[in-house]
Amino acid sequence: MARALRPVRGTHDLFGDDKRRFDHIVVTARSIAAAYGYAPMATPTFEFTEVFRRTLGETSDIVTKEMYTFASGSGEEVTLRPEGTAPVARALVSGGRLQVLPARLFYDGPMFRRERPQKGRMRQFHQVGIELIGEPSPVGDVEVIAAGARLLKELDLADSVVLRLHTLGNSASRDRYRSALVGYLDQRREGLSADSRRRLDRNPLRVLDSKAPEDRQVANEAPRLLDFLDRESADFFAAVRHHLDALGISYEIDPMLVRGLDYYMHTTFEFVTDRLGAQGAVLAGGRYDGLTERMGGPALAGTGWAAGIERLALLTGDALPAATRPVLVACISAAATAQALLCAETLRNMGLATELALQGSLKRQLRHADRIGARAAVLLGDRELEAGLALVRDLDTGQQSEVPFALLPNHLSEISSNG
RNA sequence: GCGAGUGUAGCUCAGUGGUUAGAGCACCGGUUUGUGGUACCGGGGGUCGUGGGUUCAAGUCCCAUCACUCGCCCCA
Repeated sequence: MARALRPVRGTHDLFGDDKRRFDHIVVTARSIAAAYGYAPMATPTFEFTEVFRRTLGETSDIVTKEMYTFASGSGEEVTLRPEGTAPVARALVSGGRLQVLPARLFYDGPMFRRERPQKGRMRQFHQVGIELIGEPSPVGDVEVIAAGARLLKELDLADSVVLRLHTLGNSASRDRYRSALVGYLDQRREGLSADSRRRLDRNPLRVLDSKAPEDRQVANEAPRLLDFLDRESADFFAAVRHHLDALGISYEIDPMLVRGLDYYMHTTFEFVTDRLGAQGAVLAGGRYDGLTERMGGPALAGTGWAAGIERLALLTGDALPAATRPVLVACISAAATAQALLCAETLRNMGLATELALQGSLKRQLRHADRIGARAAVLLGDRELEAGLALVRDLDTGQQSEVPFALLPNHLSEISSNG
């Protein structure tokens, strides 16, 4: 036997309940998105590298070290998407779908970042997300936050997360704050961690959410972004809070909450948990006005979020909707094969999930029925063929009855309907 | 990219430098030649991650390497 191959680092396979839990999250998210008028859409799994380089920020870690980038073969450089928002903006622009605004869109699918894997962090991970494009009102931010809160509630995670809210203000406010912060931090450079000294030069706002103990005090006493908001930015933030309050959505203002990606402005938020080790954020987003312009289209407002499916799955634990219980058609003799196949198709026509067992002893086939969680088994052998009927075994009660072929669908529907 | 921990059966794990490496679960068979799930009986399954070293003797100690896990960085 050849050496067993293994999955690529940071990827993994999903079977059984794990896969059902995953799908349940996607289905739930899609249905909640639909309730808010967000239409499903999909973008390619890879894009020209330019799409991400232009929008995430040249200095972001995603762009500098985490992208899976390769040559497309025709001289173009392409990248497996590390996140979903930039591709959505690109798709609206390149598809010319800017006639009907605002656009409300839902997506789900794999994302790729070349990071060291750890709990809740994979190299191929999966997100669901919504984007509201072309809506400049702070009510739009509240709408997407409400949809996110509803998703978490629907997944029974309302008590596991808290909503952290902050604002980066408009670009003028943000620039003024940035210079004030750099001035403050620069005087305390010696006291900062090595990581934060690097952040100071590249992305100073990130010093604020550093975990290093030596940085904490410096960050806590730093000038507050909220004090640097101009009138427009302050009003915007006040409106977001006002409408969240009106909806009864509770939140904490987190002055240390900043975003890693350059395109965010005004509202930023994260639903965080303390149950996933180092990875607290399960659903996060914010406002990104102007992203479509960077994609070569008109300047449009935008706001939205993405949620990590693996992280949500870790939190939802064992909670799962009941699996469909199939009927097993057991073919006991070779002569009964055609009848068994026909019988299985007939049951499927009735909408009953049906699996056909073709090999092994009856004992083996019934054991298989038990393992796949079958509700009932239809037994077909020489005796049944001759008599023109089938044995139907209720696998929960063990009761067995003889049923003419024509009555099988009704009989099995009956059994399946109670459990 | 950096740090720590862990690698023994399909899975979860015992195994004090000393006989032929074990358990539970899972799997296969039998009790039942056409009857699952429970019970009882039996069986198969191991490059002890890999390579080197120390030793009379290594799953056990040392070194290297690979993988996984967790953390840093960053982020969903």
